[in-house]
Amino acid sequence: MQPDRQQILIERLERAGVRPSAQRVAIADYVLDTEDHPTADRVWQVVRESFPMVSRATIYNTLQLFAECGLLKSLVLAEGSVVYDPKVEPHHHFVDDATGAIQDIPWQAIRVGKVEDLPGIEVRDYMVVVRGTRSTAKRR
Amino acid sequence: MQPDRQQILIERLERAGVRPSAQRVAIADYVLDTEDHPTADRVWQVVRESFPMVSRATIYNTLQLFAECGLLKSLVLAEGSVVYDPKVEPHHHFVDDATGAIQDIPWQAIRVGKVEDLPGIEVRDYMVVVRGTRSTAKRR
DNA sequence: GTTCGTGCAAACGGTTTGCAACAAT
DNA sequence: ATTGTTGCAAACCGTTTGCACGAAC
Repeated sequence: MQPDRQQILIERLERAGVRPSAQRVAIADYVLDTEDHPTADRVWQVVRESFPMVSRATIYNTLQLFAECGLLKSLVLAEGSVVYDPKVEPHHHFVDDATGAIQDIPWQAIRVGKVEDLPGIEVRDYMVVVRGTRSTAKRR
Repeated sequence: MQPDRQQILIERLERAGVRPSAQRVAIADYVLDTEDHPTADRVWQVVRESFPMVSRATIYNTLQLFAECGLLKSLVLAEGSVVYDPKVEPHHHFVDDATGAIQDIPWQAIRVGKVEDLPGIEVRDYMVVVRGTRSTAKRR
């Protein structure tokens, strides 16, 4: 990791109120800048390449911490595991039935109406979850 | 359970291609006619009241079977457990942040546009997932 | 008598927790 | 000194699986 990138990550963590330990910076280096929607275990695998000493517990603690601080959102889109998404602005998700891969869908790509009007509900957040397969035909 | 209700359930299972064992009928009695969105364990608790002998394995097997036959849909809306929904037509869901309770939102209550137009995606299914709290104010 | 369904208990996999060592302030 | 962070291992919990018994055709 270049020193300037490291510095940027450290500042980002500090701005979020997180003390920038070496482990946290290493985790941030991967997870705050990916479109993979990784599971905790995937984060562990990747971070271990550059930081072989991290324990699973630290990964779990850190991801939870990042989520609480708004650096990440945790998503439950499939059975058996939570995935993390560094894109914290509202957006939708596509889940590939065949592979389980998760892909962001831009907020503007789907018009959703009337959600705020639901009676008896104080809406905090909403998203469209689309399931299907990548079409072999008109792949761009 | 009244005999006529039992007969209706048996026919419903047979129509779906499921052999109507006593256990399956007891499970169907609860899970095909609830708005609870129960977990497997909740189903076990409820079914045991009328059928104390059922094993957890049978519950899991049966719920999976029902889902495969289209009698149920399985949903993953929160971490750590799958819930089952006998309403198999398209609809949306609201998840209460405070209690975890899940509530159906009618399909027509939210207009969703353009989902079928997503490039490179063969859409099988989609839903809006709304998260928030039940508003104390205008509860009807 | 072969297939299907059930119950039990053990296994499994993702996640959490308790605790002791250590680092930062 | 106090507080926060890490690593390890064990615990936890929802779910799955292997297997033997029993029921249904």
